[in-house]
Amino acid sequence: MDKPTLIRSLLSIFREYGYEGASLSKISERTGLGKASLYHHFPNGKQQMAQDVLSYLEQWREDHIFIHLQSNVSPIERLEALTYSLKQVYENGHVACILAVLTLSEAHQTFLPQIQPVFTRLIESISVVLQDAGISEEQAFERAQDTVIRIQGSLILSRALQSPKPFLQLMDKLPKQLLS
Amino acid sequence: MDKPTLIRSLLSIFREYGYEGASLSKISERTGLGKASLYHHFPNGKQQMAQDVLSYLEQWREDHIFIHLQSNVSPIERLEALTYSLKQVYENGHVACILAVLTLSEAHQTFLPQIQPVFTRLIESISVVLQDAGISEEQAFERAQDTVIRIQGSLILSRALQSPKPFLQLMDKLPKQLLS
DNA sequence: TTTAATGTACCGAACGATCGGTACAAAATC
DNA sequence: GATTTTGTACCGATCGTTCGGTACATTAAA
Repeated sequence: MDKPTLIRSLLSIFREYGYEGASLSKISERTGLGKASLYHHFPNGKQQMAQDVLSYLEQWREDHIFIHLQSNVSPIERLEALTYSLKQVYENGHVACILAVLTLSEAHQTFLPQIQPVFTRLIESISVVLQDAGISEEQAFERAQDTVIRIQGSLILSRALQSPKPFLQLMDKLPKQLLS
Repeated sequence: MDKPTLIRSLLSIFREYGYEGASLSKISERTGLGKASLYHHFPNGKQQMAQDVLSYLEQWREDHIFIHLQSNVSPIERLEALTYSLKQVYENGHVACILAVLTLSEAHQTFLPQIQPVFTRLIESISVVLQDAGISEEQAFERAQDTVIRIQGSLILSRALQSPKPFLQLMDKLPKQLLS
């Protein structure tokens, strides 16, 4: 199994079971790799698995989110590209966000240095799009932060209600609502 | 130690470490009770501890949230009572929500029957307040759901940024914003 | 061209530590 | 004296981790 596929498996496992809930036995079973093999790919163990997943997603966001948010097309198109990519990564609201999962885990302090910049950068980047649409800097930041908040919250609610509707409804109305 | 105090301790522990992360040793240490004592109070072990915490919070919401949401005062006053109580439970944004924690845990299926109604009832209850303020049923439901989403999301973001600001800012603007 | 050396990917078995949970007698409370 | 609560000691299972070693393809030396 090649590294990206392996890491996507780990992402899926951590999202489903949480960090502490994803035992090495379960990871071994689900990836098809023996525990010892896992330690070949991730010498620092479980912690590195999560960190490498975060690094992988960092690149993914660069290629699928920020590249569109910072493009030259109209603000509404940039925001629609955002919701399109979010629907993709969160599998239409059927899976949890790994950032939330790790943030609420016992070891969250370990991952905060990698997680914190994700949120601040995303807020900043959305804020720029809104300012390009003529919204004041203050208003833009507030709406951008509110957007990140609602993405996270809708994923929690979708998970709790066992229905992707809250997330999907949010994705539908977000772009227009943000520019109104 | 009396039961309510004990359960509030458990609540605090689960919120800090997550469900799987809250080991019995840690619980024993933090509560000052030996394992035998814990199993005297909670014969079904850790799972019952979490479930009893949820039951305790059910009563708490009845006494501190729904009683105000369903009172006779004006809608704005009811919503301000809501944010006041939310700031109380979530300690001004410094702690996670146990519902989110359990929802993202490995054992979330176990707790969904207790968690799901919490969200639906809260959404319904807020929706009624908004309808009392003259907002259409459809609009009211959407805003109520959005409110629950934003509460959850702001707690995640506050935790991730290690700052209660996102939560506190939301609590400040929520009542007026909901009625506008 | 053959042979030896190296690197990569993987695995079964086992490590010490900790997990959630239990048995039971002592102690505290009523 | 009866009941509730607790401390001590312990259980089997599982935790994350590490060990010793195999298979195989690539590279270097003979």
